[in-house]
Amino acid sequence: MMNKIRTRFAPSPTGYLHIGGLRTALYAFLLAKANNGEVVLRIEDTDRERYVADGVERLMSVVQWAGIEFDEGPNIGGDFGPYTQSERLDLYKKYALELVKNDKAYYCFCTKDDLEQERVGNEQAMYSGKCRHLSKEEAETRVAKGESYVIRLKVPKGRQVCFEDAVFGKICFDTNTIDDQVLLKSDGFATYHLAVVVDDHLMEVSHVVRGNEWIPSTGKHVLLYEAFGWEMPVHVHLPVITGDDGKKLSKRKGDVFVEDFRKAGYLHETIMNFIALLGWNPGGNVEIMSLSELIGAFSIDRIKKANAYFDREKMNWMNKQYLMKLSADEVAERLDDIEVDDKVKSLDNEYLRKILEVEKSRMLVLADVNNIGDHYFVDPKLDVEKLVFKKSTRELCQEALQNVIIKLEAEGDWSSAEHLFEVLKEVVEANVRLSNGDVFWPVRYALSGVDQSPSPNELLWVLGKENSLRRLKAAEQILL
RNA sequence: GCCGCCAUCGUCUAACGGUUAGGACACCAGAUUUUCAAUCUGGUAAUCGGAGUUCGAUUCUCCGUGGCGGUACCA
Repeated sequence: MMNKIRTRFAPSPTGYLHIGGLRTALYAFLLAKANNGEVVLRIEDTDRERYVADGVERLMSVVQWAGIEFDEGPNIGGDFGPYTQSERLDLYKKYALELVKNDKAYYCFCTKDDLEQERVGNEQAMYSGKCRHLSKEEAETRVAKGESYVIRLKVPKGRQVCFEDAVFGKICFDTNTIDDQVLLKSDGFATYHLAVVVDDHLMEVSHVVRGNEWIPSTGKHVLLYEAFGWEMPVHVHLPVITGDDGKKLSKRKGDVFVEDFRKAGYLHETIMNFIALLGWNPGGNVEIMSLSELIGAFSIDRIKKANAYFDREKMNWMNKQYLMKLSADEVAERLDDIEVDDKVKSLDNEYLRKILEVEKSRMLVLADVNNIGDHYFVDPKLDVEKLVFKKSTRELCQEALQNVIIKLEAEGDWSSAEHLFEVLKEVVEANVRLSNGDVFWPVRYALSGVDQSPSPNELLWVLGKENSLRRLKAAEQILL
């Protein structure tokens, strides 16, 4: 049998988590969990210039909100730590020196300025390899003297490096097109290339799941695995999620960071379900899938190769599906994820719960709670023209309202919108002159004062007997 | 420039040599109906172009085109 599957999510804490990053995390998680494996969280903070102080905390909280659980990582623990690369510097240095010793890598004393000079007139020029030919004695003397250096990989010339990608198949590169990669920077930090190879090996990662922008770098990584004499993990490169211009998701439109979606009121179920289906599908026609259903269905061979546009319209639809499935209480709880207006916050809990009950099927995102009509807060201003149903008359309208008021004053059961529907229906049936429209329309308008709103029986239920009757009587008044 | 990857409705995608090229979002029309939402029914809409291989190509090969990515002491 196969060894245990171990995947990892290895983000750089350089800011908020990108929606593409979350999908990478999701696939790594799904691949592991679909196979009884483990997922490791590893923080790749080797770029000190882009380091963001609370990046790690923010990242972990949003990933946790989304529902991904890691088996190992910083703050979680595990047998393969530390899980933060800045705490593994000695390790990288040790392995880099091992490569130097075995003639697989070399010290380079070229400064950034030197390299810039080399590139003058040819932006894409590769490193000249000047220091590659320095004698070991000279290099070591200069290191001993304290000269600043980096360690570069001695890329073998004139051959092919290949690997078998689990999604893209066999991919090869000519080593002549690969630069002598810097492995250890002059500040003592490893570059991504060294750190990722060392860590994935030491942490016994079986499957490297990452975006396909890493494919060109994988040739370098193959060379490193060879130089160390290590077995290479399976590589699973993922198609990229792009914006509607075909390029990266646009920050301007606010559709980049997971936090933004959360604040806009997209449910975590929606986000996970939606991004899972961007580049992968379960094969059938089922689209609404919970996290555990995704785990049950996930397989690498159904990951597709082409990049996917991020279609907000479809995500809106999906969010609505999930929103409608939630109870009013559940929707109320989810309101913690967004910024709720003071006006709404001031509402009584029971009252808000009722509003959510009737409004949730009309909401696209949680933030729509801030757009509920004024009629939930104050009695509406009514327009006589609108009060009368368009297929009705003023006289019938008046008659309908009178009948409704009499009926409702006597009604004791206001416990459900369904029952109140029956009550209104009885008013219609008790009077041959009245149609549904003659009754339902003016009641709804009298209660809401707007062209579009939930049904009259729903509004009655939400507003309650006292408020409803006051509004109905006010409507009756303006007809006189 | 060089290297690599990709290519089915507007979008997400199914079809792993033989289908009237299927589903979903969006859109349009109808039904329901007291408005909106929801729901139901129907409709418009796609294999980038050109060669080959094959009895037969969305599917395999090559060329072209287009898109994307890489080419850093960033990840």
